[in-house]
Amino acid sequence: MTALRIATWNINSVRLRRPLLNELVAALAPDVLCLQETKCPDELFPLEELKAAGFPHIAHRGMKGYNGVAILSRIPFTVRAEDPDWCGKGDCRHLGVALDLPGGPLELHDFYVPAGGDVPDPKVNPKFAHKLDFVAEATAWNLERGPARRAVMVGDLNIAPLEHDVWSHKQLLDVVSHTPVEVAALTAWQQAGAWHDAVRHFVPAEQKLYTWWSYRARDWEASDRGRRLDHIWVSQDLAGGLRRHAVLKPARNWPQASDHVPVMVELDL
DNA sequence: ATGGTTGTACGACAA
Repeated sequence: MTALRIATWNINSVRLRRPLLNELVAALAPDVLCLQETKCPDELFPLEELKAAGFPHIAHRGMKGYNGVAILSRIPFTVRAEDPDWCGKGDCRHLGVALDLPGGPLELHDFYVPAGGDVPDPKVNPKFAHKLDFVAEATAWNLERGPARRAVMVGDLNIAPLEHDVWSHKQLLDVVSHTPVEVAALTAWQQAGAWHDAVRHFVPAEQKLYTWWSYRARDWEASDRGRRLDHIWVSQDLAGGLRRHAVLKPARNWPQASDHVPVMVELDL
């Protein structure tokens, strides 16, 4: 039996917040850490520094200024070259790998879904159209591949699907990230791959749970107007191995914090 | 409150 800890974090600049990774490792001790919004071109990625932080195996896919994903791992892996270039944009929003584990390869996907802009109408807002197209493509991809097996997918999906994934369901129905069309799209994606929500596995749907708090609040903790945008899904065959989870809320108070906090699950394989 | 804050890269744009 192998215990595997997988964490995901929208780091919002890997170069600015690299020192905070030591705090994350101390708190969660992940075997694999998936990052989003690295905001770092590949040639400037701090590869050696992150290896020294305890992750000898690293893949990164970045660009100047925006987006960017990376997978940091204590376990060897191979990058999946066969995965799609979503919406044909080459915009560094996904990295898929096969982890080299004793029981056979485990497929792991790290996603950064488009935020979608401010106006929740695809006819007038191209960013929102891109978001819906991206999720639809991923859904079709999962459908054609059939139910996921021995697989995990994580990331900043930029959608809070459940009523208690946001601070006010009613007030956010028209706000990008919680609109009915986005929730339907994300639910269809989850069903297309027969994915199991590994965090709601531990936290009842009636309980508020957030992973992101806006920078724009005067006091994020007092107002507590959060959303659960960061997710970990596992294939059904792995769901029985879920042992624990963490949403590292204290990370929102770290010096120069990201607006997202790390999320982790531990699996027995 | 049609505001507010942050990061990239040095002004506008994305979130």
